[in-house]
Amino acid sequence: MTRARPTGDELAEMLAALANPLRLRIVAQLSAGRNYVSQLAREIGVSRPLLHMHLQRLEAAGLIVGSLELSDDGKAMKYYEVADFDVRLTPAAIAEAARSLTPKEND
Amino acid sequence: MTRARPTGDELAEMLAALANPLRLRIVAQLSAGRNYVSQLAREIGVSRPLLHMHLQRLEAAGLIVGSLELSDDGKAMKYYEVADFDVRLTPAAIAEAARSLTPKEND
DNA sequence: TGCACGTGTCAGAGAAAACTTACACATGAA
DNA sequence: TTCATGTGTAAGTTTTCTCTGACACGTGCA
Repeated sequence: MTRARPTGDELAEMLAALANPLRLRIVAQLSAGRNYVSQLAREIGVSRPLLHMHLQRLEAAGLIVGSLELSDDGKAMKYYEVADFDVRLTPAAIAEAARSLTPKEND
Repeated sequence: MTRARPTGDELAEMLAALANPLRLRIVAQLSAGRNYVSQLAREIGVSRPLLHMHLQRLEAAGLIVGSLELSDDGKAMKYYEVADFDVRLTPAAIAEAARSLTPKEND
């Protein structure tokens, strides 16, 4: 990441991914260091399936990155870490990004 | 506006307000110049009640500002313009903002 | 009086998001 | 074998968001 001018659709997806208190907390927690799903769920105080859903949303937006690793005792651990994104939100930046929005989103 | 460090809740509201293609378009359109509701609805191609709803969401987040004015021919016109916000979205900024999030949002 | 233009709001449908509960599988250790 | 740990996912509920289609009010002008 570390992209100055995301596409309109990309920006919309990033904003949608961050527009949730729990997901903000997740990004905050991960920016303190990488972590695996179950442990992260315990630290934040959320059920694992719920966390799993939010992690997917954040990863789809490119805000975090996950990797499956094998621990010493043979367990498959899914580690997540933050991507180093940097987006500036100003009226001008939004006007610029809006030009590359998929028209109408439906038809 | 033009605030470097919004509260966690403020940031969440701003992000939620911008996390919608139509609202991005509205901000983009308004950053080209102030406008009144009916005209804006025509330019963007949206029904007036729908636009009204989105404008309220944007104004509640502090991203746009509305003012009721009387036109020359006596009509009450509601003009909107963009606030000059400037928010930087990075993992560190989110970690910082997340500390001031209302805990749990519910109980 | 009636039309055209502006404002606002309410009720309900439809769709999407958030969340819970329950299930599946795998491994190492007791 | 059973338990504790890790993974994922599917079904169903509740809540929130989005959008439409009325309806209300106001003014100036033909």
